[in-house]
Amino acid sequence: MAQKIKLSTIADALGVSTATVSLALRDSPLVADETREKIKLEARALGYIYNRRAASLRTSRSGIVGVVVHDIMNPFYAEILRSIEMELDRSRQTFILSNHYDQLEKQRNFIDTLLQLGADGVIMSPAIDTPIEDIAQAEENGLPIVLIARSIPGVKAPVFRGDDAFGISLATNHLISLGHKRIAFIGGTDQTSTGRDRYQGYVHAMEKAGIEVDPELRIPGPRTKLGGFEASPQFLAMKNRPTAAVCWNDLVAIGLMNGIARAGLLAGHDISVTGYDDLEEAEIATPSLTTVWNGQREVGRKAARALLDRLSGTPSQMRQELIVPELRIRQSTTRPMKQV
Amino acid sequence: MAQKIKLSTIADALGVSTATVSLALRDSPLVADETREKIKLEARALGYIYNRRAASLRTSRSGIVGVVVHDIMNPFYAEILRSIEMELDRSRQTFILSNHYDQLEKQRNFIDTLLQLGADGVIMSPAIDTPIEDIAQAEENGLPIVLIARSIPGVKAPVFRGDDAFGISLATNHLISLGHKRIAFIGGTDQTSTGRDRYQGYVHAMEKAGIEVDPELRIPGPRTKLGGFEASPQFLAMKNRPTAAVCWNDLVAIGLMNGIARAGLLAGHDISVTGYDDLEEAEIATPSLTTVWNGQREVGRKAARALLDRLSGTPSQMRQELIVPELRIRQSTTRPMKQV
DNA sequence: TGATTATGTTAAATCGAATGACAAAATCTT
DNA sequence: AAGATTTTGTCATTCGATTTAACATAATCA
Repeated sequence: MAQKIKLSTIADALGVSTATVSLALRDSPLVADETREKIKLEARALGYIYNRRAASLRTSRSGIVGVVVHDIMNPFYAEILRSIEMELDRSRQTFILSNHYDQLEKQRNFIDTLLQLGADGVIMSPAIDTPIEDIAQAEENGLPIVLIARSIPGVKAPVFRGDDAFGISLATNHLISLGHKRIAFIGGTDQTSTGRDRYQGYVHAMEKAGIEVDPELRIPGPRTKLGGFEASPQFLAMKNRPTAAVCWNDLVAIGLMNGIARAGLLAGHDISVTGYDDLEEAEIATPSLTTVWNGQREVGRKAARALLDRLSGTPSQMRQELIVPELRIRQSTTRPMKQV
Repeated sequence: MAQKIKLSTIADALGVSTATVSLALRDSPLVADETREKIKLEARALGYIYNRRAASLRTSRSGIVGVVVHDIMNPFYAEILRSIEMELDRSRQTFILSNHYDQLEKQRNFIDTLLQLGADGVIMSPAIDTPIEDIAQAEENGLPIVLIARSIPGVKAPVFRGDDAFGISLATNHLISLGHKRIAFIGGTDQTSTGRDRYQGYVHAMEKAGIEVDPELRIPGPRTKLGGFEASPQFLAMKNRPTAAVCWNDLVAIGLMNGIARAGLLAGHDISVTGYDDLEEAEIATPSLTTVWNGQREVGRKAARALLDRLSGTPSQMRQELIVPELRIRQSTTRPMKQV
């Protein structure tokens, strides 16, 4: 490996000072055009590599942004990540990614790493039971936080997410208006704000329509395809089997539909199914999935913007924002079969 | 925000030197046990945060590893990433992730960023047409590289990937042994080593069985569900329609099966379909997908190990490694229908 | 001509931790 | 008890870039 090229290497080669080189490379108006050009040329010729660690030690800006989500393998988060990436790219920030798999321990480790690296900020979807102090403490140590997808009661950080209660009520009402009365709620947990909101949305919609909510109709579980798939036997075996299912998300819905198909029944005909998120896959699924668009792109984009604004000192007025979900009706929902 | 706590803050508080504090916190045997304990306690009490930038400026080890793949939203890469993550976690390295979407430009930018940050190494699945010089140059600048999934002809860096030609021949032979003769090859491109290997594997298997290879049976395309889905009309409209399809990967296969279902036909009955990768989803799909296990987990794990070994100076003998794929027979492949 | 302003450049002081070279104190030899 | 050895701890410098006050020099003005 060639010896390290640094500012002083360039400075010596040209007989100027490192100060001039530093200023020139960063396009400071303090340097004469001619000098600047000469320096830039020489830098390129020598194969100079800017040392961010050294710079950030001095400036205390690292150009690093952390992103933490539950699981990047989940397409819902993956879509959010992509839009965050696009936004950050534009501003020359690098991002460091981590999953927390809902383990507080992992999340704390990651935040600690970010602090050590002097990260400029974090975008995170907090793990279950994240205490509000964790957020406050990070902020105190100079790490601004923006939350996505999930909120924490009483938190002061900006939050960007979909209006889950409203979104689920859209799906539930749609099924009710088709004539369904026995509607199951499949997948998910009560431990996140998202979870509580979604179940509440379902309960409210049912109650408003004068339909009694039967707690047995709720099958909690993992928010994955496998989760939906594995819930299907229990679902199909219910006494007085439901004619429809509101699923936690598209993954669960697709898993459930696959399970239904395995049993020789047809989703969208024998049983109506709704998803949530409107992943790219919802349209391709067979039958195509009725679902609720949840604005993942928006969430990612806005969260990234909010953070960048904050970093650049622009006081962002966007503190909290609920993205308004929209129903996407496709083939997985139809009127209930005659009998029953 | 409280004022910064640094080594000297602790040192002053206890009346020792920063050198002692530095050594104590890193468990150096040069410090007396009693002193060490006192220092650690004080550090915790003050809420000291280790400044990695400062340290790495001095030590030129950053604890950062870069990971570049085509697209983290692709479950194939996501599974690799997860195993890399597990491995790196263990060694307290932080990883920075980036997609290159097969754009050389993006890839170069990312490598540049890693150099600036003083990353310790990179694990990458190179973008299409990555010149061998790009790899060499990074290495010259002190950035060790380990390749995964794709290789580059003549490259000197370690490479970990599946034996694609062999894997596809497993799938193809399986279909041939079931009695299929007209077998299409759906999805993918010729521009990667993976692409060439996979198509070659198919061609060889066909030729070996004495079946003529009809170039029309190849439908290249995106390696996604949507790609498979959108290839289905063309596939179904072929004159003398094939009775089976070897798909580039599971995503394409599942997309194709969905397309087939839309047309009122049944994969695994009317048309046999094979995938590649054996994603978690392959088992859940309806019909469950016959596919080829490609050792994603292995690839990620071994690549991470190889890099870590290299970083720690352990001379790793693992330079190149082809993981041997295995056929997983499920319900999407059956004997061809009588007629035709 | 001397005073004032504009324009370029630089010396020197950081940022926070790591470390090789030393020094002082404590313990051991013989 | 003098010298050798070990234990424990400190000093001073280094890593590479940023930044600001200070300093030349040239240009403009009265």
